[in-house]
Amino acid sequence: MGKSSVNRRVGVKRANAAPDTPEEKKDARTRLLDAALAVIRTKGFSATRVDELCAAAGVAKGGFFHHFKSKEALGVAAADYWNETTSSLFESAPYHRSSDPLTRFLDYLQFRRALIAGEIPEFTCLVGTMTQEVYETSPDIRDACWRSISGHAETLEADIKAAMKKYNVDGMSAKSLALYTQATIQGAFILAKAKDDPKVAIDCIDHLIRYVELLFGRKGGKASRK
Amino acid sequence: MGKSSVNRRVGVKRANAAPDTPEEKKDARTRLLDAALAVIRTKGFSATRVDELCAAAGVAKGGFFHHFKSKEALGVAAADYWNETTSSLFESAPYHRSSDPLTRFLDYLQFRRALIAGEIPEFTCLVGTMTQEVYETSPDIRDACWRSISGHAETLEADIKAAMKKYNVDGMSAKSLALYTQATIQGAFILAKAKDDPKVAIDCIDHLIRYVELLFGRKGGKASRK
DNA sequence: GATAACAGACCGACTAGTCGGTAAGGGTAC
DNA sequence: GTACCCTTACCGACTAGTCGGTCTGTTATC
Repeated sequence: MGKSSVNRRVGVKRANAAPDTPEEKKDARTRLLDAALAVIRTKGFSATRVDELCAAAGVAKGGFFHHFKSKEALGVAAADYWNETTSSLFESAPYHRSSDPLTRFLDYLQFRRALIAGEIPEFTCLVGTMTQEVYETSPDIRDACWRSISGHAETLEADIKAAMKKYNVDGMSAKSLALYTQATIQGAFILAKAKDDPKVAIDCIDHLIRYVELLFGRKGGKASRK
Repeated sequence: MGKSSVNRRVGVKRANAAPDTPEEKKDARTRLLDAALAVIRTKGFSATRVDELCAAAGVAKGGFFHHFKSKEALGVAAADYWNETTSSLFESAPYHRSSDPLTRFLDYLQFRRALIAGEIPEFTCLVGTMTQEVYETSPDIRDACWRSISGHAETLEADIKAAMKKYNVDGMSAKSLALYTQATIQGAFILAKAKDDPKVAIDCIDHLIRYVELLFGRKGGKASRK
């Protein structure tokens, strides 16, 4: 099945010469990376086959190894690509609007909560998944994953620091709280995967939100969140 | 290397006839499961090779498939075995001593905190790692992982429920808080792996402890934990 | 005509799983 | 008590198929 009809797009417009063409067809490298995000998030890095990515991207084996010198190099590139993709998503998200830093931070958490929808591979985290598999076997991928996680956490630090100052909260660092939010979100994804139910992840985000509210005294001492 | 000297334990005592013999040499199945815990925690399920487990356990290929009908079946058995192992660890742990349920719960969290020591594969969670890889490809393993996680969370529910009653905390379920602790711990492991530093995981547990303290009003409103 | 961007046949190492065999107990009939 | 047999545990060579990676084209663009 599907052997002769796969690559009948012979006259594909050289996309890189005119990247502004609004055609849906991106270049092979990008298509491979898009495929990598989808497949790796679904079945992990080790179980992802190069041939599978080629098929999904409509690229032949030679094309893959033209752009990536090895599967591991693709892993690094995928983590970086994920970093770019998510960065622009969060940059353009609406949670930066409020003038109050704590509200911005809480709105971020609400935004993360709202992202948990649809199928599990669609909202879970690529770099969290890859980290678990390769942290001992591929330092390059591991470091790329950490860059993505810690880099994202750093985008929260300014607001957290400002909120801590404004509401007189101390006893911890803004960086540590930012990382804690990421840990909790990653853990929430694991539970959702294990239970096969996104709801349990949402419950976790609600606890996280409650923690921040209690920490900054926005809600009364003895929780009462609905 | 190591081909002729592997199985020179010819006169191995029939272990199942007299399981009380204090010999260090367990039966092949147990040795395979022990090997599975170590190897899978280090490099994940997909990247773990059957031959590798056989070598680590000092068992031949045939022995492996005598005890497990497939690699996937081993995955299920490993999750169950992990469940048994950790259950007895936590049952015999000292955090059940206090007469106050909240103290017992907080002592549990301190116990989890104290477990984070040594090399990363030694304190991270098997079922959390496996879940990420196989949640879509192997429902059997995924379910076994969920049994382990949720089963462990359930051991906390009674104390949490009692503490909620005693300290008049509501607005959430004991079950959901128990699961939240597990999510956070799992997420803490991911950060530790990504950063290659257990310290970041300990910081996360400290936040979790602070959350519980705030929730139950054990510490003043505006955190001040050192 | 040089180069980048692929195509796709091919290779060799690897890998899950098979299969026929061996040996050690345990039951039991005598 | 021993001869017989069945079951369970385990061995290890073998296989059929898989997978990352290579190599030799081919085509379009500058």
